[in-house]
Amino acid sequence: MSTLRRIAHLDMDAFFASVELLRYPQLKGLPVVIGGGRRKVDDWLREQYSDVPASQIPASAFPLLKDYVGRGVITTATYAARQFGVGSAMGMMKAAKLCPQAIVLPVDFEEVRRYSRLFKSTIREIAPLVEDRGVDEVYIDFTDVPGGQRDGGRSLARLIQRTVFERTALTCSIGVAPNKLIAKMASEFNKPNGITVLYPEDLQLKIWPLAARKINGIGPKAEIKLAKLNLHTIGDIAAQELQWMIEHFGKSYGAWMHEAAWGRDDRPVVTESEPVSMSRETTFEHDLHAVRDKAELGTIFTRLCQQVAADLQRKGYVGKTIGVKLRYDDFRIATRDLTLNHYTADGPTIRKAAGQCLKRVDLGQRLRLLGVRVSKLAKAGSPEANAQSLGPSSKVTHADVRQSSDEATLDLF
DNA sequence: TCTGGGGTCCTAGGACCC
DNA sequence: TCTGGGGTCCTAGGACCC
Repeated sequence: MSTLRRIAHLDMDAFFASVELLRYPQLKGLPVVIGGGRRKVDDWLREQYSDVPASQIPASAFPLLKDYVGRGVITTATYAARQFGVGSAMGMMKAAKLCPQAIVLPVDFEEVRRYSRLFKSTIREIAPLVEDRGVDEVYIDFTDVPGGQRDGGRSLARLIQRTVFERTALTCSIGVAPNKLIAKMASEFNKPNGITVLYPEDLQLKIWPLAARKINGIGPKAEIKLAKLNLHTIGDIAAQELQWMIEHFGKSYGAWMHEAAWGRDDRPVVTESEPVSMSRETTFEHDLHAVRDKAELGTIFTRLCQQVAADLQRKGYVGKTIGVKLRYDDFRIATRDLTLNHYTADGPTIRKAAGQCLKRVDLGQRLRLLGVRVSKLAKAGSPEANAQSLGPSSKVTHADVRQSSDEATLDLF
């Protein structure tokens, strides 16, 4: 029997919320959303009920979405909350209108990471070729795993699903298909706690009727543009000539979309990768102005630099390009960066370079978010990390020209 | 009182080099 | 006179994903 390429996509069901429900089982079946995070809700809960185990705190004591104040979005909603139209990435205020009675909990990152490591190591014991796609998702190459071909991969998927549940008490959904693209869509077919197996011949019947947006890589902008061209489903895209797609979406994206619509994808499952950048950013409780809130901004700015430096050091990386990110009150984003002639993971050095960047950006408008990023990374102690670059030291010339033309540059930092 | 935080990849122009 | 061409790096912005 010939070997077929079998790729699985595994997605933990409502991961952040499910992890919270393990701590607070009394909330099972109730609408719960995870998000916001400014109010340390569960700290407060634990204070109020310090003498009571977490699982004994009455459900009626938990804070509700209708009482939520502040900025932020929903990270995860339980299936009970999704019944009301609440979903991830939705603003908390909008969600409160749809489901005011939902219970709000903040994310417990440590606990989430712990369960993330646990379910991934469980999978790796069964099938070694695993690609990380964030805390709650992985791709798994079933092709050469013993038993990975049986029932198109269904048996192995069942084994993984069952073992993950035994170890974590959490459920997941798995799609198995000829490639990552289709596997990713398949894992959504049967949620929660489902398994879907697809074969190449399922393309027309099961994939083409889906909305174009279901393709991983077609986002809100592309969806709008497709709709204007009267293309709504994946099948609509597949029906177009390749050349026509290229004319409308460019050589690269147009051709890729056409391939994707035909279910073609030969990307391998990548088990290891190096980080490209590390960053820290924060949205303020309320918009800040560079002049009036200078002190507060300065404090936040320094903290972000320290945090990103600490992240680099903890993970053993150094970086060469330092950048800032601003989001204005009107949601416009500006970025500036500067490449040093040496690698660094030093807080003050990062802060100084980021400060240079900040001088080149318009600070006349109120800010909503500030971020600091370090990119062009190298492993600390590696040969490149130790090498000083020759040639002209960091070119600020370009930047200096730019600076003089800015309307309201304020030398604040 | 809409719209988080941490990422990746792509495009595109100018500088600079051979 | 009539203006190469390929390659890399830097910077800024934008789409997209989890």
